[in-house]
Amino acid sequence: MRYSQFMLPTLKEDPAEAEVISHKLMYRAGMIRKLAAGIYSYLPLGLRVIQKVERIIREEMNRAGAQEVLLPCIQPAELWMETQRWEEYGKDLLRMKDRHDRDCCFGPTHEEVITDIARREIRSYRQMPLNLYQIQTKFRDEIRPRFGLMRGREFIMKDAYSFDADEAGLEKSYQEMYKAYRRIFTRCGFTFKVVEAETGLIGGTASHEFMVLAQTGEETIVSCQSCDYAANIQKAEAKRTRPRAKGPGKTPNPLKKVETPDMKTVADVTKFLKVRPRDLVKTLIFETDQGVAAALIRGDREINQTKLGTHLGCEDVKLASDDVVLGATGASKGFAGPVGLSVKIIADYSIEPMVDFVTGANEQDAHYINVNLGRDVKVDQFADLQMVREGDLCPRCGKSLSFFRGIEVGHIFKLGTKYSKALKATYLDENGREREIVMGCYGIGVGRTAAAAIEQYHDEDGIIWPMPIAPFQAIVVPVNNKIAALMKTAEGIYRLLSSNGVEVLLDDRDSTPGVKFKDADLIGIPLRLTIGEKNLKKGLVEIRRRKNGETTLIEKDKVTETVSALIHEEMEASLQG
RNA sequence: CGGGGAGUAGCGCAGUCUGGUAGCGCGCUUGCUUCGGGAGCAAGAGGUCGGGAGUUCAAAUCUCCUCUCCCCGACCA
Repeated sequence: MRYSQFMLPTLKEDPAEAEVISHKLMYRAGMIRKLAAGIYSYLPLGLRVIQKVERIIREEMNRAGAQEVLLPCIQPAELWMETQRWEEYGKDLLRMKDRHDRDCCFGPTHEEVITDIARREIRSYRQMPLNLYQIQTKFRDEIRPRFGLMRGREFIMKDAYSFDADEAGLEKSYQEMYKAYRRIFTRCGFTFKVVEAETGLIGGTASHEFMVLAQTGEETIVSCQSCDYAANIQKAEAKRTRPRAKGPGKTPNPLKKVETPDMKTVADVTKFLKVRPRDLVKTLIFETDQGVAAALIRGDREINQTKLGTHLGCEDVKLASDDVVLGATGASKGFAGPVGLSVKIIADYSIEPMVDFVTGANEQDAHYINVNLGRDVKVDQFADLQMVREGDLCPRCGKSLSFFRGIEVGHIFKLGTKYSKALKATYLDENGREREIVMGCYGIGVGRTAAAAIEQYHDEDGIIWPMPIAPFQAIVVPVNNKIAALMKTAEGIYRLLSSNGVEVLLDDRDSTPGVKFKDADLIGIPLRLTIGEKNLKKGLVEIRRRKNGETTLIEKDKVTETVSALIHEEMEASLQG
């Protein structure tokens, strides 16, 4: 490709709208342009990267035995009503009507459609395992799209769905995808972690996320320092402190109400009463789609709302408004407590061992001290509700947990029979019995993967593409277009490399070398061949590696083999992870 | 949907408080000179000041309404 004919509108300055590095650099490198909030066009350079990522995905999916399909983006409401998701999905689901006033939506994911295919086509256990995937545009009407391709409303996703006769089959398919995903992200050149995750709206029984490590990541990853436990913060557990057996020889003191004028926060109350935050039990009132509930947790800890929601089996869990708190407890926020409370009470395991603790008294400006479980408080259920903190102990091995930031580029789920049950996708087993198909689903954000690569690989001059997903492998830069010999050599090298299968860009623009160098750095081409007058007189050409700035001079007629060797080397290097 | 900020030339911004000729840098066009890290000089092109209504002799500037975008919070590739 010749630069002069390639649409590559680079920018010197960061666009005002961009906040994170990948968004800024994608814009500046002429890869994307915005049409509306969270909706982007891919310009030629951006599309090349997308296609590189897609190619790796296709190769690995095919290798794993999956077959590519392409499903419709517009889907009828009826199908979504069958799975209840027409109601459940909420506003992220972009709905519309066609000319006959029929309800439709733009697919945010394709479980319904693929399961519809499965229920029509799969009749026998002999037809499984089956894994179908597609690479397609999705639309999710996010409340707050941001960070360019990192969280768009319209985005390209690879989604795959596995169909098996039983759990054992699903386990196998899941493992196969797990391995394929590892290969995909390894081949893209990422440093990443696989973490246990929540299943969210997709539903199902187990799930893992593939996280590219980057400071700007939106996700917090909890990872054990010594074993391989890793989980999303929302899912992460810590080793539990067991309740002390039959009390530690301390007899509980009598319950007592104390005045705490205007002491609304844990900090206020504990300071006032001269106790530690961990000696207090926080009572948080939540509104859920199954009514109001109270959650108890130690004063120095935070509730993980996702865990609470999962435990309660609710889609929607939010901290109650002032009115609701007043209605449930009889006092304003800050004075809620479990003693005599009539709503459902769920307690985090952290309070199990506590004796003589402090709580709100459900009365304005008053707290109880010497509160004790059993005697004063009736807990409906104990559960793990806490947000894990850095330094907590690993639930598996008991060593310390650390935190990382990550970008979620892939997510795999064991769906089980959630969709096959709802949509009646069944088959006959070897005994002629009708059974539900066991499903898994597996997603990769393609655009986000490209963005994540930039977050992970860039410097102050621009993008540093890992070779496997670079839009071009090499760029040829003649330093001065007016010197015929330089241009001729550059042209010759360009043709030679092209005909040898190297993806090469020839910067044939009539601009100063500084401009060409800056742009080459910005768009992040791994190898730069500089054709300068002085070197050329000695029959030499300069090769510069974007990733480390290393430059070497090589004989003009050894360009092809050197470039090929370097490309090979960098491709191999990315496979090492 | 709350809370904060912004819409002025392709991009980045000033001008708005205190109404009166629409400006700067980059980019773009032409010419000459330059050419190994975003060149110099000269001459140009380019704007319904997001949109609508109002106040006024006069509105980018004041008032009201609206649209859009960005940032901070609720699980999502």
